[in-house]
Amino acid sequence: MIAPSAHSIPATAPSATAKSPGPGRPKDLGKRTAILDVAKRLFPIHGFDGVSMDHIAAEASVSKLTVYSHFGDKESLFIAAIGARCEEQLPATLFLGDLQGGLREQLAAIASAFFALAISDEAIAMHRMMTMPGTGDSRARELFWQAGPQRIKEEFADFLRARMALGELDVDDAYRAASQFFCLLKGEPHMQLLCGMHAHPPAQDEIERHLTATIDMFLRAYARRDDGAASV
Amino acid sequence: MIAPSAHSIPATAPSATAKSPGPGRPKDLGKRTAILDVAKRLFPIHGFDGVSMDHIAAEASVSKLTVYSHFGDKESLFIAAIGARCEEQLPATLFLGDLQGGLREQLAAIASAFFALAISDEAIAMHRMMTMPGTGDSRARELFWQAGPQRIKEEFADFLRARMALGELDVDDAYRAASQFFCLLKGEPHMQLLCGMHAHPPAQDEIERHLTATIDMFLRAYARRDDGAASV
DNA sequence: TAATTACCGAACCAACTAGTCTAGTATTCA
DNA sequence: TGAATACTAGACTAGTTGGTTCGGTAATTA
Repeated sequence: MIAPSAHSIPATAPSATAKSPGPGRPKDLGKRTAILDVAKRLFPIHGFDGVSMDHIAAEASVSKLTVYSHFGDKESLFIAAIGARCEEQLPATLFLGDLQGGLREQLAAIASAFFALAISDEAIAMHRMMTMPGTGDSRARELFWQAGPQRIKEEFADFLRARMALGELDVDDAYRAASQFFCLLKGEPHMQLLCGMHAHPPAQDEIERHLTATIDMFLRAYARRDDGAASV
Repeated sequence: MIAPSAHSIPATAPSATAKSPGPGRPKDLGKRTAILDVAKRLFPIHGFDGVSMDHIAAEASVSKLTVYSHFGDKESLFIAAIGARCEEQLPATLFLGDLQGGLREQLAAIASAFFALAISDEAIAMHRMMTMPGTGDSRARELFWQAGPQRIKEEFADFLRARMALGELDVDDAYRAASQFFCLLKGEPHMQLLCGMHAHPPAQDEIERHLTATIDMFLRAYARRDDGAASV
């Protein structure tokens, strides 16, 4: 709604002439996307207070008044940037493919994909900004929550239900189990990155151990036990 | 080192005359603690950039120059405030008592105590500040991490090892299991509070369900299975 | 052509920031 | 008493912020 799918518009189109809205010169949509791109890039890194409108204008090679002309005030620009970023970041996480393959292998694939996303610089920056108080109102937060964690959990809960129907899992509340899974998955490494404990992401073998341990615990708790396998 | 255990000093002592350090008028330690108290209260809420030295001085009913006289510059005051706050917040979390009582009951008691601490306003504020980038150097962060999460996990890992020795648990890596336990425990409610999704803490019965579900999962994964009980 | 609107650079505003300095006053030790 | 220090209020520097306003120019439609 807010972000007009900016990426489908050639960024430097001089004047696309939206739809002849009136007599005057039309707004240059290329400039609008340029501004939004800068905002999407800078806000997650430096936070709401860490980015000035002058800086955005300069970075977008645009007059400050143009920024205000397109986006009213700073808060509106912030909301628009967050919304756009959420929308374009999330599609990368549609990791649920078919139900082929063993349960453990598929869990491992999902875990690996999600963890890589969760510890990416972008996600860490986004998380930091979302948990920061005082950045405007709560619209951006709810937007993020709905488009982000909420959506992923529900998709994964659907996956769990499908596996339950196959008799592979023994879960009471699929949504809660999904929540637990992702919570375990982020775990201590995510928290440490969030706190900036070490600038570089953890070593690859530590990541492997973490993912394996997570899936182990999840399956120990929820894998159907009658099968005898459990494959601990 | 930084925080001179401010609480052992009567807060409003007009002039305790530290130890006759010289000819001149001694520093008023009451003012120092007043400043530090304000800093401890405001920094976690508003962050490093969100609190001005003028504001601290005014709130402490003290001249700004006095603030600079006691704490050099803003960053030093920040570090001192964080250090003091960590020290006074942590002792409240020494929840590990004896090994009497059933495993499940003791886990429930620990879970309840930790969760209450984790969702307290202070802890949320502290967490927010720790994950905020650009707040001076990383000394405050490491201070917090060592005195906080690290310490709790190691104490709980010791508890798990004791229970393993009693044959009640089947855990490979006690520290990792401890990390998983607290991670599950914070879970979605903590994350939602962190994001400011709802101003008020979740309802009591939802908390109960969350705690129960967490312990259920933990025990399903790690309780010794041979007992037949498992008490799902 | 004329009206209308979008842009630009730059000045401008009021408010805030960290930190310094100047007075003058109060408190302490020698 | 005299020297030294702590404290006060307030001015000050030098800078940044979000946001507005002012001329002048460019693009578009009627």
